[in-house]
Amino acid sequence: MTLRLHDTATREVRDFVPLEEGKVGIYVCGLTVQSEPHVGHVRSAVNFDVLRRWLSASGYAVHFIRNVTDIDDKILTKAAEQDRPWYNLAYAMHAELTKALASINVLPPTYEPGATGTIPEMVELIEKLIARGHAYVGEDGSGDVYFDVRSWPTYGELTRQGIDDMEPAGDADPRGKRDPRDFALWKGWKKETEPESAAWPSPWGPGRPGWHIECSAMASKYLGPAFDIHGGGVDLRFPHHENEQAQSRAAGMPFASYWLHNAWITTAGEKMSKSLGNSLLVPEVLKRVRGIELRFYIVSAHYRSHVEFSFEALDEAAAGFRRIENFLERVGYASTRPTGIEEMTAEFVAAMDDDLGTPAAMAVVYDLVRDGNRALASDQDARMHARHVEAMLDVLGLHPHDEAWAGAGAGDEKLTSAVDVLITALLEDRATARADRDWARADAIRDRIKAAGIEIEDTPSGPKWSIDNAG
RNA sequence: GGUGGGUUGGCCGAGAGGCGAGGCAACGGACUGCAAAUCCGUGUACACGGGUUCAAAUCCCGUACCCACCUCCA
Repeated sequence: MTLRLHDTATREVRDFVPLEEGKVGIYVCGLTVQSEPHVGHVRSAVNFDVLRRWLSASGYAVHFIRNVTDIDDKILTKAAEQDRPWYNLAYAMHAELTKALASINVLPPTYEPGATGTIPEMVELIEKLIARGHAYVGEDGSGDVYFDVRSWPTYGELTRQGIDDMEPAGDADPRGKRDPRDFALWKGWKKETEPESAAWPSPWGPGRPGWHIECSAMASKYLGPAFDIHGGGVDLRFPHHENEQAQSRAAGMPFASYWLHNAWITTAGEKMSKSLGNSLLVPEVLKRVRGIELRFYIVSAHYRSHVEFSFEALDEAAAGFRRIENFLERVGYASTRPTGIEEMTAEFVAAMDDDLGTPAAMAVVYDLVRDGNRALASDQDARMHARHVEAMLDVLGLHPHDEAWAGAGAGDEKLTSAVDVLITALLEDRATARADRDWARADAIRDRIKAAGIEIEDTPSGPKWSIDNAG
């Protein structure tokens, strides 16, 4: 069984064949660091993190590049509104992003280049495009450089659109463009409105890069002129990815072999209002559920399916995930964490190989949990079930004992051991009451503990307590 | 106008010609002092109208509604 992936360029699921055996190069468009990341932003990161982990588990050496756009119109506008330097805003938001991704166990990429660190490569690429007759300097003296879409016969091929069918941008600044669909490779510095710190020297005068050129430059710098997979959100297909491909190929690079796009996550059928928008910021959501539960919610849906975000669905997912955790708690975790495809069931591997079928893969996990629980109920050994479950959760970035979750939420060890002492004392009182068959007193103790947000579970080996996450 | 996607049980969410993915919730049962956890059981779901087929949620034609992108966007 080989991995099959849905390629946007061909609109079909096809066998994944790497350019070089045993190795995979992936480039994912990260975020423009202009505001705090919300749930929608991190979905993309989680989806591609799963891809990356699955490729690693399948035996590939993965080179994973995810960029950040740290200079653009929006950053300049927002920074000006907040009366702070643009680079300070970008830097601070980049830190927020890193924190948010770490809180849901997204592995750091091999490298995370920023646009501002790749400007010489972009200038070089633009010069090549001008030399080849695919780009021109704006004739209005603005210092802008544009890509000439009419000069590239296959422009529009990624999204199957003809140039003449495209709606000309109504609000685009036409400064010196030959065709309204031409896009900026380089934006000349606007002295009156833009800070000098946002301009870099170039053969066309001071300025800053256009949005699309950065990814072409960064991808080829770190992955080479041809690489395996390019990913991003659906909204990036056009214009961003179309433009990236056009300019890269026009400069003589084959560029990406496969294009993967994750679907949107929206909020309860409404436009994101300010209050709802704020409540969807990652730290806000993590006040309600744990990071591992948020990640589970994202992973449970297929990456190409549109998800309608709701707190109800999030709570349901969290409740479902706790069932899996409970099973592992009951069996007891393996002393060393089981990893590797050989520890997973064939059904799980087949589901993942089929365009990362995480919903089907989760169904396999649930089936194993039920079988394991059943074995436990009849005093049979369920450790093998648990091994499979652990390995499968691990590759999805959902292993409860992953270091990534340590220190998050209720994980403070000193606090936990302090609570343990107190609860244990109360449980001893309850045990005494139960031995005396004083049910009223026993239940009163349990109710008091429950009121503090702690769930008591009587097991053959005595009562166990856990934080009631559903509360 | 162009391009792409969607509509599945109370809810979430897979599947893509033939045996009801899975989860959450609900109800009944087992276990329990009572619970919790767990297990067992309970559902005649595929927007609408036609068609193809021995067989359609799945393919074809049409209709309705929804969403995304068309130079700010994960």
